[in-house]
This record gives sequence, C-alpha cells and structure tokens, in this order.
Amino acid sequence: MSLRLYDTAARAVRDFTPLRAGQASMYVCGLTVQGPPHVGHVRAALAFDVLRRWLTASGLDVTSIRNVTDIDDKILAKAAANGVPWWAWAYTNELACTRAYDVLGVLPPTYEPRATGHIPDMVDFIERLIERGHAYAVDGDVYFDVRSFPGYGELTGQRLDDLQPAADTDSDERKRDPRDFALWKTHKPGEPETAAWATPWGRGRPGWHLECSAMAERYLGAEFDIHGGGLDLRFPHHENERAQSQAAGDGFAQYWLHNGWVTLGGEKMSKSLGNTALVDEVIKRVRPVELRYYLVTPHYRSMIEFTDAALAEAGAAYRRLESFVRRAAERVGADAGKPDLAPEFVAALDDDLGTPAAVAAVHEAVRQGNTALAAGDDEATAAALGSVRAMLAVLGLDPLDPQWAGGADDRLSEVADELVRLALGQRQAARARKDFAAADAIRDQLAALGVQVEDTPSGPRWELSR
RNA sequence: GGUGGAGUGGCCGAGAGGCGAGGCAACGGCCUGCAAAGCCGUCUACACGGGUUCAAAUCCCGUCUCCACCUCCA
Repeated sequence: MSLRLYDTAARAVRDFTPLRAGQASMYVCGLTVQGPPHVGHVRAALAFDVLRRWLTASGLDVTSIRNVTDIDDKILAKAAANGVPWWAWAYTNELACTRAYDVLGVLPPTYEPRATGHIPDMVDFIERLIERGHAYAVDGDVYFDVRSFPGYGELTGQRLDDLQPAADTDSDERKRDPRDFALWKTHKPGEPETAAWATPWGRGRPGWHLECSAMAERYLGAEFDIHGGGLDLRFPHHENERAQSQAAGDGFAQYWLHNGWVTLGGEKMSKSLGNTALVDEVIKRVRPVELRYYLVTPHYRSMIEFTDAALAEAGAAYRRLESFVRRAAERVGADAGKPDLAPEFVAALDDDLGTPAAVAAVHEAVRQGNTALAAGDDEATAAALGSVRAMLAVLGLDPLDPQWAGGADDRLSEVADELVRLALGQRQAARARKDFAAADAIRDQLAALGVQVEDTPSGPRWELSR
C-alpha cells in the first residue's frame, strides 16, 4: 500500500507501514462526556472515520479503539451543578454522543472503552512508572516526574524550560517540577464517594492522561500504528500520554494524527468559549448527510469556518452527486456497474487523506455520468454509477446506503408516490393535447406541496424539494 | 516568553517552483412547449514589500493581520 500520512511527531508526511502486515491499529481520543457534542467534536470523529474506512478499503484489517472519558473535574462539577450523580451526567452525555455519531454515519469503533472501567489497569500502570523511577506519590496524589523522562516534549517540540509554569494552584509545593502532571488524584472532601477507588496510595480518581495509555495498551498492545485526536490534544494530553507510555516501556503510537478545528466567528468552537453549534441543533436545519459532506470534504488538517452559507453550499454540492446517483439508479439499477475507484481518487486519499481532491474526482465521475445519462448510454451510466457509489461509500456518503435512505419504503411513501404519479399522468395528458396552462398548473400545485417535477427523456420523475 | 498554524478569484475550499483542483453563486449558450435537471462556455486569484530563478501562489528575507497550544478542550 502506498498511503502516506502526516505525522505530528515527525512534522512531515511519512509512508504508512503498519507494524503487522495486513493489519492496522488505531486509537482515537474520544470525548470527555461533560456535555452534548458540537460540530467540532464530530469533525474529529468523522476525520478518523474516513481514515478507518480508507484503511479498510485498502485491504487492511483495522482495529479501532475510541475511548470515553467518563470521570473528570468538569463532569463532577457540572453534575453537581445540575443536581444529578456524576455517573448519570456522564452517561446521559455519552448517549448523546453516540446518537450524534450514529446519525452522521460514524462507524462504531471495534471497541469503545470507558475510563472508569479500567481503574485496575491504571493502577498497574502507575506502579510500573513508580518502579521505574518516573512517578512519585505525595499524600495520596501520584505525579509523573517529567524531568525523569528525557524525551518529554519531543512530540510537540517543546522544551521543558520554555513552558509557562503550570497554573495549578494547590499542589505546586509538593511537585518536584511544576510541569509534573497528576496520574492519580486523591479523593477530596466534598467529592462524591462514588468517584473514588481504592489504590495503594489511598482512595482517589484517575488523572486525565493516564486512561489513554492504559486502555491503548490493553486493547492494542504496547505498540500500535496510529494515535489520533484534535489538534488541541497535542499538548499536554498526547505529550503526556507518550511520556507515560514510553517511560513505562511501551513503544506506543507510531504515527500521531491531529485534525483541525471547526471555527465559529474565527475562533475555535469550544465549550469554554460558548461559541458552539450543537449537532442536535444543526441537524434540524440540514440533513445529517449534508453536514457530513460539509465536514468531510475539506482536508482534515484544515481549519474550517462554520457558517450557514458554507453549510448550504455543501448541501447543494452533495445534492448534485445524490441527484446523479438517484437518476442513474432509476435508469440502470442501483447495483449496476463495478465499484471501481478512480485512480485520482485513490491517489488523493493515499496522499495524507486528501479528501478535497478525492471529492473532485467524484464530481468528475458524476459529470461523465450525467453526460452518459443524457445520451442514453446505459453502459457508461452504469460504470459511472458503480464508481461514484464506491467512492462515496469510502467517504461514508453513498446516497443509497441504508444509513441515509431513511425509512423510504413504508406504505405511506408508496401511496404518496402513486398519488404523485396520478397527478403526473394528468399533466402528461394535458401536455399531449398542448394544454400547457393546465400542465403547468399541476406542476405548480405539486411544487407548492414540496414536490419538484423534472421531465427526463424517459418520462417525468419527482422528488421532494429541499 | 516558548511552540505551531493561517491569509487564494463574488463565496466555500484545494494545491505547494512551470501544466487554470473541485464545488457554490452569477452570466451566456445548448436542450425543453416553458421549466427543472444536465451539458458546454465566461469570470485568469493567491495579505504586503523585497529577493532567488529562464520560471514563484509555491523557495528565501522582512512586514502586517488573524488563530491555536503552553490551564479543561475534538
């Protein structure tokens, strides 16, 4: 395979060579379930969903792990503020995230572990770090000793002495270095008893970074291929993960991939800034598949500005592709044509997941398909249809995938189709006798109902206008 | 203070030394009874100032503007 990926650690595009031939392993940082997901969150999931689909399409057996962080300071704080148990708060939001992923066609990972389900793994991990001299316990807290690990900062090119001192207020005195970070936090008065687990250092809860190291090792082994997440996770989260795991003796990730932001008003969409567009809200205004197209079409490392106009354009562009697929499928059958990927499409995705050029290849195939359709060339139409559907499937955007079909084949829509055809029959009769006023009146009435009529060489067809 | 990004045509959004990505919108044409859809064509852009080169959006130097990370963040 000739896939090349941009590796944050190398600051360069590198040939992708899996550790185990024929297989690929990826760990993607999922969400801290402190609130419902916004568009930025799902962009990350979608970026790695496309990567996963492309690895699979390239013939690799992919194991994909995406974690859920279900215990942390903000979850405790927000749950308390809302008067519900922290675990209920976390689970409610986890379900909301899962719904958002599902509605956008993000394939479920091979496994989705939760931090709270892996406390023993974390305790083992901490013990290993202490034995190796990379961690120390103070009053029930355990810290990673950054000075003990010479490679600290290599992932993001930071030098320890250049970092702003951590603004951690309470525990500076007890740390060997201000940048030392918590592996384990002791239970504090006022925190729920249910948010504490027994350990050799006393009751407490895990620090944020540790869970990923422990869970990646459990499910993917000491070494694995790809570690992904949002750009904001590079430092400190991924730097710390890398330090922990390598200090503990693991090879850890071979490639580090980071996706860019979704911005709103020029600034990163984020919970703390409050400039978020929640997935649930957005999909009331646009179809989920159009939101997916908007998020998947730009390069995954680019920042994209979230605006209504951009979203509308993405919808229009997608409808062009969709329209061809539907018209071609009506003509030659949905499964006509071989699922051949255009060489430009393959080359584009192999080049660090170049979805923009890949999408351009899809549009080119659609243009050829439209020409074939207009010429009544069924063979060429079928070839284009097979190719377009296969390419869109890699991007998770095949309009005929059951994911996007949306309960179309129930009795009600059958009846609706018959009724529209009845009206269209009247219109055809009027056209035949050159009574265009009557014909146009029927078309206008249908349009008023949201039914858009098109006359094609093989007769009129209709669809709901959007 | 340290680290890393970005500025592209009316708009979105790629590219990263020479061959006009793609889409959206607009306009013209073909098709159509008229439309719609589709196809063809038009709109020759790369923040600014220097430099290197036969050739720069792309490399180098400088300037401006914006964003992000170093504290929780996809």
